[in-house]
Amino acid sequence: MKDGISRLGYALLGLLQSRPSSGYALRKIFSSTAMNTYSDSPGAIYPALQRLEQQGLIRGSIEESSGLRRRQMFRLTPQGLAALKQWINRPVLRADVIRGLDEVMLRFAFSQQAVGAPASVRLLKSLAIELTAYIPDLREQLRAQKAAMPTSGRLALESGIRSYECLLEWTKDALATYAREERKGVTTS
Amino acid sequence: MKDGISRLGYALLGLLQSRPSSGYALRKIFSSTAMNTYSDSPGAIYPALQRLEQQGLIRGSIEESSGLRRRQMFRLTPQGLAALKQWINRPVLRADVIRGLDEVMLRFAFSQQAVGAPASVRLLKSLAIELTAYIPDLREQLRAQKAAMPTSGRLALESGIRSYECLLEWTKDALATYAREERKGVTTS
DNA sequence: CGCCCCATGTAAGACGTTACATGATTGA
DNA sequence: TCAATCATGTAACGTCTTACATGGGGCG
Repeated sequence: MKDGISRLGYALLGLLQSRPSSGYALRKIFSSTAMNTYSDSPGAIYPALQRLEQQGLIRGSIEESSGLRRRQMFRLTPQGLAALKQWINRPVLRADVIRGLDEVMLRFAFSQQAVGAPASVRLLKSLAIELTAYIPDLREQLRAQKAAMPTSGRLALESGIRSYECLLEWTKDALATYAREERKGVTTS
Repeated sequence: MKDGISRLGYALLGLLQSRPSSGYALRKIFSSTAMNTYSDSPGAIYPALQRLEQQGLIRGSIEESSGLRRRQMFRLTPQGLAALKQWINRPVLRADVIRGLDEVMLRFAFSQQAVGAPASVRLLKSLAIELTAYIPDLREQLRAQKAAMPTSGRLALESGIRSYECLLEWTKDALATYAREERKGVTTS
């Protein structure tokens, strides 16, 4: 996107930050875990890895150890880690709430390992603020247009509002979780 | 997509089904209402309208009435309406739940006007079935991987699960709404 | 020997983003 | 008259999808 790294690219950076992996292993993550919202197709992943390597954000090295199959292990470079951190630390904007919630959740998922629990908390608070600001706007739209909408349209809008409310509840619970952990003196996981 | 109509294309078809509109009016809907998850950029909408017209799904006619500005009003053709109906009536698959929930909600939003309340109910039930089947899988993943995940990763996964649960609750409420309307003898809106 | 999984890639095509461009009309 | 809004488009670019292609290795 604006900085030349796609959502998939960031997902790969985040995964590589926890553990160096081959392209195939990354594909397996996308095809077999809850990260299946991202494509596991080779036509997406291998070009994405190539781009990241060209940008100097990851580095691949051929492993000969496990059998004779060629296999590249990728790991983050310092620049890659820096890019990941910068992405995670971006403030949450209304545009993120409207079109990029998946990406915000991805940033949060990686935040603790990459930038530490305090940054995770900042991200949650930033998200909560935007949600709190946006939900009333949607409620107002519902109120204003309710009469002119068919039942299914109204219900669909309500679904959107409720999903945002549900997410806001989650942010509060998540913040409470971090508050508990801090009281227990847990700093990293 | 598989049938040569993008999500944006279907959004346009759905909007045109309620009311013939100009490209600009459609853009305004995307920029000023809760449908702002779709792009309002001219570079997306005008080409999409051209494609739909080439496919014979909509038909544009230059209006001279309102001032002297050129302005094209688009309306659905019978084929366009048929394509819209077919799209709405597709069963909800797991793949839709994972990567295409937005699209399912869009289909639902248009369902009542395009195919009637009974089809809306079918769509809701189909969605509820897939959600009910998918949520335990996610719960199982959480249980299995919880120990190995950092707090933020675990919370992110919980967020996803909760959002699905929230949506399932909504489908139940929506079905109850339709049940109420039916008792009151309301058939269309 | 054949089949399936591991593992990596490429090519064509579709679509959206961003940015630019044009011109008419309305209102201050 | 000058800016803003109405209204429509095009062009370059990046990325994803889909489909195809290649080959090693394990297993029955």
